[in-house]
Amino acid sequence: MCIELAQILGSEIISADSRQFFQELKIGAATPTAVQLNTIPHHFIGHLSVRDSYNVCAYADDVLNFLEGFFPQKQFCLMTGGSGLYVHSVCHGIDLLPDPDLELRDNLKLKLDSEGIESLRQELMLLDPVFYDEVDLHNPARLIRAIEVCLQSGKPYSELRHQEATERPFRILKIGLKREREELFERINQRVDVMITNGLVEEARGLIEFRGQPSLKTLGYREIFEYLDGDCSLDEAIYKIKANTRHYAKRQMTWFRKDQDMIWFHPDDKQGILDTIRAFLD
RNA sequence: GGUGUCGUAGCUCAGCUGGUAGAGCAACGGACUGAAAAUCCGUGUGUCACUGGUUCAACUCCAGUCGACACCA
Repeated sequence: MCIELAQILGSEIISADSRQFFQELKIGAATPTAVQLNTIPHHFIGHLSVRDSYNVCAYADDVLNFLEGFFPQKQFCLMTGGSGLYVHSVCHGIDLLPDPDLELRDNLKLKLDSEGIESLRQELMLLDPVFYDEVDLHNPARLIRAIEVCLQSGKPYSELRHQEATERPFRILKIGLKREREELFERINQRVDVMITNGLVEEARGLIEFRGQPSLKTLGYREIFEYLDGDCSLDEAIYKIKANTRHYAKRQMTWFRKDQDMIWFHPDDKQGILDTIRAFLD
């Protein structure tokens, strides 16, 4: 779909898919095929290994650097993607915060496991009472990240977090794709079945040693790891991948739906999308 | 044909001795600033198979009907 548009418009493609970055994740991340990748120049696909640690901020920097060299030559570029926060970081920026310290993060996780979430809440309340009042106190990931930033920077997280949109030296057109639920679910089921046929189980088996990496805390691989551990049958794993993919698709919709700039189309409405892009470029 | 068990939410099932139902999963809605395909929050959506009966009151007790399963012929 996107490749077809890129062909018609003579564009290149930037991926904002936080899993297609990793070269080892092919089947499970539904990475475009070699043929597709050769048809149109793609960027930020397979540029990392699952051993690498990467994050939104690094991604935003990389994309902006790339675009700095790209835009003098070309008029525009398509960006596609799944990961709302990653799209946001490129379009509107992301605050300058210390990079995660993985050792510190592990320690905080240990604290969570041994002393419970209340201990994280108490710690955050002392470090940053302002953020404590805003944060989702049930969400360990949020608590841990905030504590990390406080400890690493010596300042309250809330002081470093401005969440203001940054002006970009380029114009942005946002196009959202939306299908009827029933149709979407049908396609999800097919997609998962195809992954299995294409060898997802073998791909996952080959990556099981990296299962602790953030890059493999990924839909599709986790469920297959469970199967390989003998904790469920293959059918159960497939069922879970389908269910979790539905949940993920729903979360994407929730994220993008609240974006006022988004213009929505049915994916089959190629003409409508093309017209909108051309009008934007004129 | 006979006997027995069962029929409750989309699915799997709870529901004690009668007071018009509740869990898990699914579904639906939401949050989200370096884990984001991650992490977390909220919502029960129901002719309790059907028809009668007993009762102030039936998912619950009784009878019949239909359906599923098991065993016996």
